[in-house]
Amino acid sequence: MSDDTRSLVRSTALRLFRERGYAATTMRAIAQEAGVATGNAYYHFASKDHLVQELYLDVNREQTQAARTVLAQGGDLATRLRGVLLAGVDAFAEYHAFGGEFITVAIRPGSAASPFSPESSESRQLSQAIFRELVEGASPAVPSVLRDELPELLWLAQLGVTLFWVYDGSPGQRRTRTLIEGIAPLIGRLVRLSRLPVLRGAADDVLALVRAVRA
Amino acid sequence: MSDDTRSLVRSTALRLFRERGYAATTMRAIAQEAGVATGNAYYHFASKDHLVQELYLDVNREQTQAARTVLAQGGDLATRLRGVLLAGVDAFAEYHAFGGEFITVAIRPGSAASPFSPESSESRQLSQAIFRELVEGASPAVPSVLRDELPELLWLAQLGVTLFWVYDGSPGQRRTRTLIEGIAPLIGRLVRLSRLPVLRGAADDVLALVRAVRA
DNA sequence: GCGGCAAGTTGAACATGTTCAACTGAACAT
DNA sequence: ATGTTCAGTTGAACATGTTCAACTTGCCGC
Repeated sequence: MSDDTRSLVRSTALRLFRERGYAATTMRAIAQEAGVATGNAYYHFASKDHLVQELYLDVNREQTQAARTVLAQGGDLATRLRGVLLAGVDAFAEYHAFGGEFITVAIRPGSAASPFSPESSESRQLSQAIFRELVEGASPAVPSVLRDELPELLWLAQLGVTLFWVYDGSPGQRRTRTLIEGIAPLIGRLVRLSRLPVLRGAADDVLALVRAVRA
Repeated sequence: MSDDTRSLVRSTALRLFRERGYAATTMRAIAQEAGVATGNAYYHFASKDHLVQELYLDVNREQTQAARTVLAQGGDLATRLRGVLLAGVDAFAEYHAFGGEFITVAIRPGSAASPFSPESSESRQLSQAIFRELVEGASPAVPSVLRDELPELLWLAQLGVTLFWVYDGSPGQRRTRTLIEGIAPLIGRLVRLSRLPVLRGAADDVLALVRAVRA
């Protein structure tokens, strides 16, 4: 049955990715372990990248679930941001050994696994919704001028943290965790300060820049 | 002669990269155009990545030269940063069509072409020296607390801008230029404000974080 | 049942990065 | 002259992502 084959190929690929990484998992191996012909895998998934994209989707769902738990507890912006970012690092942890391989696939513009690709739209929606919830549910409330743009900026910040994580060779990715512990309160502080007259201009500049660049 | 062969392969590869991009330039094509056997290219360059690394070195030298001209004119931090970043975008411009392919090579940890790789150390030194000069020669002078860490942060910011550039599909990469025009004065402003008591704490946090994360 | 169509499946074929055992020839020692 | 060595060079061989023409299967209309 087609659906069975598809999901069999999918789960086999994900298992092998976990066990051997990206490069060492050949399409032939995936097909063989799944008991189908090589070409059959390509009938269900347009490329190896598309299988990686499936893996991202899995990780993403895991992070989303953990993040919801964190957000349910309330808290201020910094606390919530810290929790969500740590949930992300935790969800990715088991792939860290091959993080570099996977990031290579994700970063290529036009790749199905790129966080900006149409194929990743489900992942992206899921993830951006979390950051919107993060901002909107924060107390004390985020200044209203920032409320529209901040979620997307934080989502981008997470991509940055993930990039850092890929290069983080420290045991248990301690440096990435240090980065998160530092950057979450820092962002919280800057958001709070953005109300002050001295910083009001800078904050407006940031927002204007974001809008100009997006257009 | 060995040196001749090496430089012939090198220049042939760079020309083909410019003309056809990364993926469409096969090692066989490089060897054939250079009039040598495929294996011979591998005798002189350990991998295709190493040839890309040569290309980066070229672009880097070009940017460095343009940046020196900019820096020779003095100016404040924002002006100098703007000039250096624009010089970088200009140097890379002719490769934009294939930027995504090349970034893929550069981003892979362990790749020779990664900006953090030992092989790229010459490029990196060159580039970081520019940012040091940028900061040190700025007038009004950069607050002394920041003077040590800022150059490396700006170098990283340039990597970020380059990453943005790769994804920038606007004609002439206008959006990247908009980003630079906006972010340079913004950074200048924040650096100036970092002296104020309100922001002093945040600035210290940033520096402490940078140091903690590096260790 | 039967014809036929579309979905699903197969495995060989192709292009490409990379490796490697074999060969070449120049420089040098005897 | 002859032998030796070794950097430089060769091209076939290998592994892998991807494609494709052919084959099989399940199903629908009759």
